[in-house]
Amino acid sequence: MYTPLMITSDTSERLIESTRELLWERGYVGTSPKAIQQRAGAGQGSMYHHFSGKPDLALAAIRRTAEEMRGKAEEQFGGPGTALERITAYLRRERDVLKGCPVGRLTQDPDVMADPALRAPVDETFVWLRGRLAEVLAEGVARGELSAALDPGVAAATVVAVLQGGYVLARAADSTAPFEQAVDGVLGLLAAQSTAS
Amino acid sequence: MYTPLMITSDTSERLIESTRELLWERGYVGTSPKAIQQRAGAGQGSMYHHFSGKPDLALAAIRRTAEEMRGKAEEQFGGPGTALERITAYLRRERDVLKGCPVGRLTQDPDVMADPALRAPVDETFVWLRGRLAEVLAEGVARGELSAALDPGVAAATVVAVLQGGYVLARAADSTAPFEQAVDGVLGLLAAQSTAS
DNA sequence: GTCTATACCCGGATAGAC
DNA sequence: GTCTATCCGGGTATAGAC
Repeated sequence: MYTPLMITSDTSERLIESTRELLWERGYVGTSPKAIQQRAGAGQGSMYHHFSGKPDLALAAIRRTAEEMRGKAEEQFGGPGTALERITAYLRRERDVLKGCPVGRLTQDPDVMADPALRAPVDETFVWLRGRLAEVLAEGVARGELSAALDPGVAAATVVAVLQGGYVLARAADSTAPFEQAVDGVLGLLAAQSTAS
Repeated sequence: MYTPLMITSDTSERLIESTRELLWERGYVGTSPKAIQQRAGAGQGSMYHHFSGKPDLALAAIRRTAEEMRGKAEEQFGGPGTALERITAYLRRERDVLKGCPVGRLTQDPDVMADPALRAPVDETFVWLRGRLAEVLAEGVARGELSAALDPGVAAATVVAVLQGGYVLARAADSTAPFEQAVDGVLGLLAAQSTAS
């Protein structure tokens, strides 16, 4: 049986999970310690016993969310299929499109971006994501699946941007349709780079 | 000489401009009436004389920002050149990339999205933008500049998403580089749809 | 580890004088 | 139109009992 390396108390655990949810729904500025405590079913003293304050708790929450996001992405990147198939699987996998990206939304939070500790996991997540996608695309080129004219690093940035921007369009429209269109569009453009013909 | 149709007092004007700046920098939740007043050099009473409260002021600010955004985009869309040239001009025009999109960032503000009045201008802006870009792309197809295989509506969503997502990547990295990569990538993919060869 | 009490400032707004 | 006074609740935290 699997035993987690980091043992945290149940209360600490619930506090982190509540914070993750609230950061996703309302952002850092819009999330109060009181709201976190209430959702976690924990008292004031309990929270300040386990964490030094709001930034400390947010750090734990953001780190876990970032790690989860990388793990889920790797499920598609490391899966079977051609480069284009794996990228398609990634972009089309089930998502809470209308809730947006729990990491991407933090870039709009001035207090998160102003704190190097909170900012770091956000930065690292997107650096990793672009790099990993670039690897997948480079594999596709190396295997002759994709045109050698394709710059993997540049195309990777485009794919990630479509995803993040797709969330923005979906939230603005209160509909998943523009997200799906944006994804369809970039996949169509990439398919035109396919040498499979 | 040009005379604006809507005459507003100097104080009202400064309040709206301060609100526009703060909404851009800190979002709706992160912007307090007091901060608006201080930046505008106006007192409490003055603000509540001209506006009924924070939502009313935010509505004026958001409407103006949305209108400005459409106007600036139309400068490139309605300009000279092929469809691809106009889209390139739009995506590469000078921008405060690290500040992000003043309209797009509002989609992350739960209190804005929850208020139909505040939400409407945000929604309309992106509907307009996607529609206008689709027109430009459709012209390109009709003129034989672009492949008939290109779906203008779908590609338009992709282009807008790249822009919005590019802002996210730039803010995460604290660098304009990923924004520029994402833009280069989508322009390269669109160029491959060009029939100019 | 968790609870309650307390503190202090800020957010958002109203009231009424000038 | 603008100013000051005032209000009430919430945000964020500390202190100390249990």
